[in-house]
Amino acid sequence: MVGIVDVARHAKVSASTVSYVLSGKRPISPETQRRVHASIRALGYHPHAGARALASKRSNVLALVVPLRTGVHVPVLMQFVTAVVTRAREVDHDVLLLTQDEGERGLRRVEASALADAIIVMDVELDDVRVPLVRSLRTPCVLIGFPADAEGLTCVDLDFAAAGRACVGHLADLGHRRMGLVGSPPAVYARGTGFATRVAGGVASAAAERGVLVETRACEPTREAAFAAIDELLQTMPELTGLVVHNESVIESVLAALRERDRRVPDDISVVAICPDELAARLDLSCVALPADDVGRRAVDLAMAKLSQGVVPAATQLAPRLTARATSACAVEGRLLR
Amino acid sequence: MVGIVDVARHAKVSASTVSYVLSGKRPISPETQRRVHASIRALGYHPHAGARALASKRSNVLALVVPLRTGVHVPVLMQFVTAVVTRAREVDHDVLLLTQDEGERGLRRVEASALADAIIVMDVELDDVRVPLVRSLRTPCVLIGFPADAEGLTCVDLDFAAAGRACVGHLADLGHRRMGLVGSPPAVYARGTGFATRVAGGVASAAAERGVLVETRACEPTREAAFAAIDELLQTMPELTGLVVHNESVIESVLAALRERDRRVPDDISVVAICPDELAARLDLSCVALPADDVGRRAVDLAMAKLSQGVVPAATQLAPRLTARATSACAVEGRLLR
DNA sequence: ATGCGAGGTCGAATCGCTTCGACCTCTGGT
DNA sequence: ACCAGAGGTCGAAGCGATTCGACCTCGCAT
Repeated sequence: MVGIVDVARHAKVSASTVSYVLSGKRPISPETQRRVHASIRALGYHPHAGARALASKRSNVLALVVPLRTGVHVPVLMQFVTAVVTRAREVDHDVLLLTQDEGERGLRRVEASALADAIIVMDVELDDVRVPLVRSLRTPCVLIGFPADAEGLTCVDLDFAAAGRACVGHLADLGHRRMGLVGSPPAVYARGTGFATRVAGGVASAAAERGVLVETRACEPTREAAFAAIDELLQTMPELTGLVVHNESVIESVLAALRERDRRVPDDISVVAICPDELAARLDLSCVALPADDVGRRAVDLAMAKLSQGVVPAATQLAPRLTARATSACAVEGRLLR
Repeated sequence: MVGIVDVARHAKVSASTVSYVLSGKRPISPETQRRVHASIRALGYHPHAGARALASKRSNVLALVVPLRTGVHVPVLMQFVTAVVTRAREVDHDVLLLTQDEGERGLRRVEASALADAIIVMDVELDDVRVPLVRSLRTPCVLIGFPADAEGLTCVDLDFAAAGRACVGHLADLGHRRMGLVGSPPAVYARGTGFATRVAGGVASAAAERGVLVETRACEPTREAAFAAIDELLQTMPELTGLVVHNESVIESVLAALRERDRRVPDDISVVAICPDELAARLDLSCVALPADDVGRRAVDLAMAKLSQGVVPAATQLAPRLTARATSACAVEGRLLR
């Protein structure tokens, strides 16, 4: 194993000088820096993670708590994870994976063992049991998602209420007056997951403001459920011309259902989704993008900021960006009445 | 921070005794053990990960290299990850996430910095660039998947060739003589991913043995591609009565396509898939299960074994288990000719 | 010429744990 | 009665980095 003293010897300096070159915490002459870096490369030196953690009280590791339960759309989840890992590496940190089911014990363990410098918790629920614990930890935490009471916490997420409002606003601007919302699986609402209820709330408030009617249907992530939801919506609201879909898994099924029920998109019915932009782009779908990359990266940056400066903005709500594509168009009177 | 000396003081023993209680590397009287454990619980002690790693040369961390590229079915991937994390925790280890794109540098870094005790590499390709590097590492590695030359490596995976054979065998046993294979996306074959080509190989060899004809179609993970593949198969082989599907993403589309083309399952065409069992069970589909849980757990166990004993079986090929469900049935002459 | 501060480097202490060797106390065999 | 060895515990020496204080050398202001 090649250690810092080997590098020091090779570069003809002391070990502490090598350390200072690496950390930049004291001025070192350019010439010395050059030699040290050359030796580091020559020997392929990497500091021993444990030793470094012990001496510096920093592990350069971020813990990421990922949810592994029903109703979370796995590809989206993976996008978050990827974004976090990628960004973490950019700032010289590694990512430790914790699963939900280790729950509070996991958080305690990470804190007590100094395994990680900071913790990122994904998929926070409105009334999350971990929130009190998170508040009490000395380890900096960042939550992806907003609990009901975010007091004293650092949270980041898409502004889902605004996203819901944006969808309704977009459709209303196009002249639509009767809309449907195909939402998340019932289990997700039941669990009190913030983003689902917030979208519904945003949709409802925008609907009230704009004087449009919206019918909502929760929807399991299956083709059958999507068809059923569409059929119900068309039945209870025959004059429906706008559709908001907030459920990644069933978007294609929804479009298929409309096709099979002889509703052309966007001629008869306009569709706007809240989903990852890649998915929407592939289907040429109007959407509010779910900026997983952005959120993940922000979460890491917030964590790093908490580590260095201590205080950071408590709430980061990313403004929704609506991209109009081929699935939304003006409501036309003749069609409304057909 | 509560350290080992605090526990020692509290339990009225020396620090080394506490350490030995925890590691079990020396006999300690039951009474002392009891007191020490009581103190540990009372103080909420967890050993400092860095200090432990430094002193013991074991970080109790497993590095997991996950692929993040096109064509990997994300839910399946997540199953592996979950299985690995779960099992790792059971044996008192944590999991560090490395992404593919850090590539060889990531592996080198982990080795040099002693971040992890062992490395698990997922989604190994037939001609994987990382294989030579893996061979040269002193850190124990376990590969999920088999490269073309597995000499000197520890690999674990489903026996995909046998899985392919099992599918064909099952259909042949039922009297089918003309079959189609709906395979992975072309990119996956092009990349030389082992499991895809091995299934194809297994299918081909079994077909030869059993004297049946098989047509193969690669298939992108979209509904359209699935429909196209089915149409092509039905066209080039009109008397086709059996179908093997090795592509999680399009299974439902394949079934939908058969339905739309007026082929009843299993009356007209029998379908067997290679996919996670939960998916198959939901669709009441005959399948060879993709035992992600089992593979992940084995990978961890192999890694641990390499850490303690040093030598372990090089190749672990899990025998395929075929579960017959509602989608496969006897070929009936009348139907063959209809 | 002198003193002082900034820049640059080094040595030694320290972080919290594991582990090695030593020591003490029994117990059982001779 | 004595010794060997097993069982049980302790003290001290690392593990490989970081960091603090000290020291030396300049150049510059006085």
